Amino acid sequence: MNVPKISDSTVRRLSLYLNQLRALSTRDVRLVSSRELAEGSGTTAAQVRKDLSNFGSFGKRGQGYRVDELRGRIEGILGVERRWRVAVVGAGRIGTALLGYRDLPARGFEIVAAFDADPARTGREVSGVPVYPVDELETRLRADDIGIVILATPPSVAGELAERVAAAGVEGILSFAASKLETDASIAVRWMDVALELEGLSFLITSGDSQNGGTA
Amino acid sequence: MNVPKISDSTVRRLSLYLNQLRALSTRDVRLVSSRELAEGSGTTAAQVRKDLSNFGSFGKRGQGYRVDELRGRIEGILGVERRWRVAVVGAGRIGTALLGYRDLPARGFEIVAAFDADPARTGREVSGVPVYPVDELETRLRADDIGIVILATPPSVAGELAERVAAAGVEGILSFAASKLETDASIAVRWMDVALELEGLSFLITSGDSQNGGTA
DNA sequence: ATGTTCTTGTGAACTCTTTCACAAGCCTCG
DNA sequence: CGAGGCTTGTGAAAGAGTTCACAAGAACAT
Repeated sequence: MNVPKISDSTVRRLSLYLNQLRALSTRDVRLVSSRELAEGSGTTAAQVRKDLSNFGSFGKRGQGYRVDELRGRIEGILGVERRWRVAVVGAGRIGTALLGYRDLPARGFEIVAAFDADPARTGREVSGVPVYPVDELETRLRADDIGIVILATPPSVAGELAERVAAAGVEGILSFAASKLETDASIAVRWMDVALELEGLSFLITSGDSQNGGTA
Repeated sequence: MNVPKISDSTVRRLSLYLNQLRALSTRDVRLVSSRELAEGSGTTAAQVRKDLSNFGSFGKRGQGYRVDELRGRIEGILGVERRWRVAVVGAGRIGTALLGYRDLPARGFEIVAAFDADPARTGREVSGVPVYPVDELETRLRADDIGIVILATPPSVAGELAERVAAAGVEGILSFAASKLETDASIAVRWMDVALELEGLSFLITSGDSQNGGTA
């Protein structure tokens, strides 16, 4: 990689730009300016240009960016020009909710397998996705060539499963368990935690709204 | 507010500290050092102390922090010493998954109502939470004294509902719709987007892992 | 051709966040 | 009581991220 070193915030904004570019694309819009992208993502035009300039010069001065080209570039940067094969570990409420989540395939993530420890839940399909017993975790992850795992298990078992998943050659984990995972540094990990976000809202509200109106 | 101006990252870390303090509390641990809190949250001891110093001096030199006291202080800072009354708008897969999510009441957020536009889903209880028709949104939000709404609807209707919710006097929105919401500046808003997090993972993986191992 | 208008790409300035490093304070033990 | 071992709280330094401001191009009209 010869790119400078990209911050998390930049990556998040790239996702937002990509969303907009896809929407513009279906509306057959050809060109878009940094200012327009900025308005749709809650940031500034300068920020958009700075973000993109980390990876090259994709625009035309005086014109803006060609929607289809920029979409392709950002897809390449984010690594979503390929389709990712994803598995969900834990077929409880959150797990099964994800299995039917339309947005994921539309954005390049195909859920192809689910796992659960409870025999009552395994051996059938949910939203067209087979649910396997967790004993088969390693074999199926490899057989199905899973790149990313979404962990939606109780916190108590999340740690152990994360290790097994990492050892099975999976490249990334998205965890819904608030608990810290002790994983190999070789695997990328991110967290999503509803309660943590609610606490953040609670803080904003409680600290008198003088703090600021929200998150971009 | 006489506090300096608190960054989003600080607030997120406070939530992580709070989680640990609660765990320590149930294990009857009395004292904890900034170093221990840091290890459990993937940050540094200096960062923990800096975060806390925004709000006062809660520790004892040479000893560390009294677990119960610090827990109370952070609960106060985040505004979760009170219990929040929360409603879920959209009783689809994600919405109903949240209704049964044990972690929320345990962390101070009580889901007391849900809404849906589909009559097939309304008029019954899911996980003990009544599901109302969306026509009753404003009346019930006020009657039930809802402070925070979780939006779990299709993106197409999220914007309109956000406005209605804001107009009904709700103080915060947590949105699962990726689309930008045009709301009154008076209401606090945060987003959660699974696909966006997956794109972030995809970027980390694709950019050769040289980028960094994950997110703290 | 030349002028006008528009928008990008980018160094430089600025602001925000994190890390460093150490004095001040607390507790224990001899 | 004084020394020694720890840990906090915090200015100052370093490091990141964002905003500013403007030269360099591109298209188009005259």
